[in-house]
Formats: sequence, C-alpha cells, structure tokens
Amino acid sequence: MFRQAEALTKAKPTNSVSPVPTRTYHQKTLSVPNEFSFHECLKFLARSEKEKMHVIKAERVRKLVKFDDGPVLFELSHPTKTAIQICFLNQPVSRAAIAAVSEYVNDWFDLETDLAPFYQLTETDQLLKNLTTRYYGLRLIKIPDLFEALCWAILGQQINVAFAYTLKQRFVENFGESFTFDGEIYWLFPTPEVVAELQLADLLRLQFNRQKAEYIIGLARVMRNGEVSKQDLLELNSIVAAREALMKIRGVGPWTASYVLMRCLGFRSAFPIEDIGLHNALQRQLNWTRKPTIAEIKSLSAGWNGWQAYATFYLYRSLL
DNA sequence: ATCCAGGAGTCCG
DNA sequence: CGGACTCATGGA
Repeated sequence: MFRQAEALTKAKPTNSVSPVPTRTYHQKTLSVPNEFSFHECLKFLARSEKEKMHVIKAERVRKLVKFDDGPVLFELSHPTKTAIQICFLNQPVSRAAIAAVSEYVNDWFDLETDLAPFYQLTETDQLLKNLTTRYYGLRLIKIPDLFEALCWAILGQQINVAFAYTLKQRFVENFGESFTFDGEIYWLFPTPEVVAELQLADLLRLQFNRQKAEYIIGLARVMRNGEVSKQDLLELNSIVAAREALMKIRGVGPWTASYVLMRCLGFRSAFPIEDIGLHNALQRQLNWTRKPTIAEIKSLSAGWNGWQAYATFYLYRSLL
C-alpha cells in the first residue's frame, strides 16, 4: 500500500492550517458482530458539542489516542454492513500501532459482546423491548482510559450533565495535550502525571467545586503512583473485588464505582442503581408522574441479570 | 426565582 | 447501620 508521511502537529496557540491531504492512508478493516449499528453508536458519541475527545462528521468519527510509540489519529467509517474501516491519518504507522488501535476500537465500541442473549431477554421485558427495538444495534460505548472514566464520573457527581461537559471541556483544553491535523484540533485527555502536579486553585478557577478539585487531584496522584491501574482492576477478575478497590479511592462512592465498572472495565452486570439519569429514564419509560424508588428498580430489573449495564446504557440513550 | 442535577464524605445517635 | 447535613454552581 502506498504510504506517505503525514505528521501530527502539536497545537500552538495560533491556529496553523495544514494543506488538505489527498493521500492514500493505511487502512484496516474490522469485522463487526451481529446486532450492530454504527449509526446508533455515533449518535451516542455525538450527544454533546462540548465533547472534545473525538470529532464526528458525516457518519465518521476521528479520535486521537496515544500509545508507547506516540500519538495515533484514526478515523472510523462503516463502508459495508459487516465491517468498520479504520483509516490511519498520521503516517507512517507501525504494525504495533495498527494492532493497538484495532484493540482499542474493539474495546471502545464493545465489539466482542454477543448481544443476542440481551435481545432475547428483552422479549419478555416490554420496557427494554421498546428500547432495543428503537436503538437496535447500539453498543455500550466505553471510556477505555481509566483515569478519564473516573474523572468523568467525578465531574458528573451531583451536577447536571450539560455542566459536567462544560467542566470536562475546560479540563481537557487546559491540561490535555493536543495535535492538529488537516486544520482540526484533536485532544488527548489529561494524564495522571500532569494532573497530579496541579494545585487546587488550578481547578477551582475552572469552576470545579472544592470537592471535585480535591477528588480529581487525589485520584491523579494514586494513579500516577501506580496504586490503581486498569490492568490491576481487570486482573482481579471479580466485579465485587474491583468495586471494593475503586471505592477505596477518595471521591469514588457506590455510583462512581458502578459507573466505571460499566463504562470502562466492561462488567456487564455493573448497575449504577442510584443514578438519577437511570431514574429519570425509567420514569419516562414507565410514564409515571414520579421517579421509581430503589426498591421498585430492583423489582423492575430482577430479570436483567448479566445485562444490567446494557439495560442502563439503553436507558441513558433514551434521554438524548 | 426556585428546584434540581448521571453523589460522596462526614457527623451523629 | 441509617439518616441528616454540607458541598456549590449551572441549567431548565
């Protein structure tokens, strides 16, 4: 395949415009599972204009990730029903980077999960059936980076999601690394190493409250120190043990732990039952005039064993 | 204006 | 262990 070098440019305060590339990029095709809708996945990813961790245009999504070799920018498209195409926009790209991105996309879109049992389950659950019919093929979109997932959950504690996105945007644009390509800026989430060195005031001026500022800097420090890592949590091979380990982190309570088990660590029985968004979605689906109680949700979800995370995610989707 | 938001830590009995 | 209180600011 024809390749030509195309460098990512570290973003400078002044916008530099790159020429529009007319190159042939290295590509790789991933086969997709049954019960898959690229469109539905992008719909979820596009839920906020303030989301700076990817860029969506015309049924394509671009994302910058960083591996040991350095940053890699890729674009996903869906040329046929049975495949996702990964296009590597910065070249040359190493064999290792291609493998790493393939693995990343597999995780990000949760392509390994066979949804057939979940859809089967919804046949006897009218509430879920409505959602799986409406959003057929939606995958549980992950937040593969543990630090990002935990920060996002902490940011979302006790404030509305719109404002959480505002705080996330400020956090990313102030402390994340960015690169430009083809005139567009792509961001990496701030790293624990950088955030661990911040002072409270650095976050307070972004309108974080004192709690969020303390929680996020404290989290960054324990992760930088290697006291918490995604790999270690996964190697526990136990949702109960992983949940306990997460809840030892200051600022990580039951909701945050469950949220991260669901959005990052891939536990399909994770269930953030305290989640206000979940409550609101259930209220709407049930057409009730009040929110369901925890006891009522436990009753409603009695048949969701093993699929609580997917049920929750489809309920989130219903709020968009 | 008023209430609420994809909670968590602390204190108190 | 369970309940009340506090944090704090934008959105609707």
